[in-house]
Amino acid sequence: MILLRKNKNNISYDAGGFIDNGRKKVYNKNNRFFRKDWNNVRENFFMKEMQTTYNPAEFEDRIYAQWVKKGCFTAKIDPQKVPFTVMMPPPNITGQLHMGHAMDETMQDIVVRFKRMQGYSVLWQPGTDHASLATEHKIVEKLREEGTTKEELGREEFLRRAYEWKDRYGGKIVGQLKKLGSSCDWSRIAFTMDETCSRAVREAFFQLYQKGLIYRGSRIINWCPDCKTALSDEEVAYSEDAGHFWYFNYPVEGSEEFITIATTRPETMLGDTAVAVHPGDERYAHLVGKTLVLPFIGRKIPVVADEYVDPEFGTGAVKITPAHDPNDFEVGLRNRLPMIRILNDDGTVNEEGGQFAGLDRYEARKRIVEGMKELGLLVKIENHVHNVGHCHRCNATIEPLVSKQWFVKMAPLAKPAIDAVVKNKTKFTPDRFAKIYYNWLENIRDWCISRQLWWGHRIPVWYCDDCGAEVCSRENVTVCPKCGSARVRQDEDCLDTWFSSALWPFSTLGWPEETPEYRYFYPTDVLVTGYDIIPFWVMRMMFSGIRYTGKVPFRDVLIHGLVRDEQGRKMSKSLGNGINPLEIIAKYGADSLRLSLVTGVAPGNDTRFTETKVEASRNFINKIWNATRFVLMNAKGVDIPKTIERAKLTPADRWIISRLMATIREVTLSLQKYDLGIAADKITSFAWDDFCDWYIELSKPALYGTDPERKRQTLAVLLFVLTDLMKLLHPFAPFVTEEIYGYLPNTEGLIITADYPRYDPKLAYREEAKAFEGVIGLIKAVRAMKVSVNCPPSKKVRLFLVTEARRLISLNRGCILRLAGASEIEFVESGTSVKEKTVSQVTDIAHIFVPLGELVDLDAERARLSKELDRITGEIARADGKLSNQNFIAKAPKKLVDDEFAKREKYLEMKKKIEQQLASL
RNA sequence: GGAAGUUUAGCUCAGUUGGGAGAGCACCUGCCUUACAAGCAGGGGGUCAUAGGUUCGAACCCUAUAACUUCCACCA
Repeated sequence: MILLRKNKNNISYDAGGFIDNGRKKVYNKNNRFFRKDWNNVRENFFMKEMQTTYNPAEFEDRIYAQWVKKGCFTAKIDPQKVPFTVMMPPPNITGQLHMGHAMDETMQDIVVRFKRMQGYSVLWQPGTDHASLATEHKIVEKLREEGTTKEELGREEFLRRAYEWKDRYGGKIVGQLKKLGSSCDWSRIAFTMDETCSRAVREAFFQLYQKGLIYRGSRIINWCPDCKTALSDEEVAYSEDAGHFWYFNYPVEGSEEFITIATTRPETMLGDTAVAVHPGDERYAHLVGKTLVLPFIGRKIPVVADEYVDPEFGTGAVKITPAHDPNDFEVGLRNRLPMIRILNDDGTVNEEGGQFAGLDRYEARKRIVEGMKELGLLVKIENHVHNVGHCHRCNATIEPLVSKQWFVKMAPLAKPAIDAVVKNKTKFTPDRFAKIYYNWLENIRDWCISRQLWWGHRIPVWYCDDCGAEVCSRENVTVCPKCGSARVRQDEDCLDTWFSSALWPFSTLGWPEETPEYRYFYPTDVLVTGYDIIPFWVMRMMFSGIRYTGKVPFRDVLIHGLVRDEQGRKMSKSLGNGINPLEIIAKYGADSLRLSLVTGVAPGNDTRFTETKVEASRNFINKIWNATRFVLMNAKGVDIPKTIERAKLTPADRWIISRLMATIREVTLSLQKYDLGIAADKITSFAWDDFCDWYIELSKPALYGTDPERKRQTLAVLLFVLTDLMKLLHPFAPFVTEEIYGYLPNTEGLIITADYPRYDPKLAYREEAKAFEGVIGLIKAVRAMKVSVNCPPSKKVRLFLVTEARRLISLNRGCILRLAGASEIEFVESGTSVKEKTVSQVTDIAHIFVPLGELVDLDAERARLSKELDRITGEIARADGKLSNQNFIAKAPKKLVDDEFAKREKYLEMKKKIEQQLASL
């Protein structure tokens, strides 16, 4: 015995195939449904029956393999079709995909599958990113564990290791993407360091260099002493750290006077080259131009006046360290101060630090404070919380320092990128993210692109050791073009990883070559990504795309939020709260995971991941699965018409088809607007509420009845609706819909390449559907009445109806009997009293009387009717309130006013009936 | 200091150009109704953060306030 399932109410055991949902049931060998043969495509899989519960593990991998084998994901240049291109944000090869990736990929796959079914020629370009710093950091860490360093290994061996790493993790990521069901074109998989991308990087660098938009210079940059590389502004994360404010006295030369400065980084005093005060500050006016003697070092530094100083803050006197602070750097330039760098690349004090040389920066800080105290120059120490920059890779505290690096001049690139969004050439969804994008680009500073790393695109600049020439070239340089010397060497540094990612939308298509792919698929249609990488990537693709190709790289940017944990915290390694998508897939299936990641999520908003949500999605899919089983079970041996005959449709048929059409229209519109959550919601409620809970039940009288033609027609409708439902659901739940599609009669090929359902106005049946809602209301009313008097659901009751809708009710007699749990329906004239004790209820189309004999508690019935009367009276009051307002009558749309009058009439009528009934009790 | 977001049922969240407040989960009642207990039927539960304003009409638009979140900048 195997424990199958445990829930609140029961525990089920596998009793050798005799068990079904806790009920003992003999397995019926005749109840088998056979999957049609997919033109011999599905080898090893003939004549398989549907299992009683949805079991994704049984088919997901097989179906994915079939898609790949049939080339369903392969992009084709087809002049007859409109291209639709999506560039997958290439995941870093640093590790595995997390829930955020799963959501990102799911959203892309939904859009891509939708468009593919709509007949576009789709390219979804997959790939991975070498993630220069992130990967190098990981490998360096690993080497440290092995007791070695990258320097010991040497550049060549290090790179070999890095490629090994890439193969390993890149492969893992591809596996994960496949498990998720991503329908990207694997034949085109790219890597940001492959040949094509590398050529694009060189071309881009070369072009900017030629135009003077790339330059090399000594500027203040963010230095990570741990990774030993420069970082861009975007790669620094600030956090409020508890620190101190140290007040130091600097002696004035040739006087007993001191000037008191405050600092949060005492060690930087070793590089001080001035003290600045505000020009208007009277306290210090007499000291401006005087000289101070820097303690420990003995350097003579001036007191300068500079507008930068805020006299209100601290002591109003600021120590100026031009080599280690961006603001001081500016002050230094203005006042022509020397720049003295006091830190080595690893964060230790260099030879400029005198007695502190060689010490780590924090040890130096400690010693300096002690030293100042001994010298009697320490005034006081205050607690101070301030923002400290950290390396977003290793979290080490960033040191701003002057260094010779390569920069991209941003102003000329940013302007067109802003304009493109202003002019709507690229649209953000939701549009509020455009503001964030503007905010970044408008305040952007030059982009530091050089990294002191080995893993990445090496800067395509060579230096001649003989003539000193600097040469930027697309091709490797072995001989100096200026002097012919062979003593040329390439710049040691690598490019920021985002320099190559920025080219992704066109480098993957072969740019700078005008390949057919580039011509056909570029510019791309939509970029799907999280708001957290707008500054890193979206904005850089924008200005790069515009610069190099003259076109915006994508028309739409669909921004989503972060996937958080159950408590709303960011999923992170350090918190250990991350959930591996693969584990969820193993437990619930990829479709369940995908659905749970998009339902109830609004564009751009963060979402919490809960397993309960996945479970709910899984339950929904199981529902669909069983609905299919129901249809197939009844379809067995029946020759189902390939098309539905409109003339033969019953009111219930028309109602469900009408609902289907409405759903098709709404879902299509929602998907076009990238409202994936709304689309999923519409599909779910149509499938569950309309199709399963109502139409399947409504179909049973016909299916179990004696009219074979009626049965055939009903099956045709069931199949028609189910097939379209599967198509609507396919982008969201690709695996199970493909699996089910394989079982459905009258379908061909694969659902992935099937046509997306179209709204057909001939099948809208608005009026008929509305009328049928009356029948549904009637059934619901009878059910509710039975419950309210504790009548067992299984007990069949007789219905006496006073109604003007006799024809409608007669047409649906079988359905009403079955669904309402009734034994007969009898029409009575208004005013005739039923001889037995009855309960009654008024609906839109009928006044219902149900004789329930001794079950009727007169007092309870009176109470119930009174309550109902109150409700109706309230409704009338509401309508009266509106209708007595002349402004409403005059200004509201006519339809609304008419509707309100009609409602009032209806409620007045209902009220009359209830009052009569109350009086008769 | 600047910007963006959030505030709706016990919980997590939807709410599509302003026109009678929704879902999932949880809860209550009753059901083994031959597709499905991963289910079915019925039900309870909300001053839509607060205060103003615009409007015939506001969860939705405007203004202010409060709380929370995030991003950017930053005074050494």
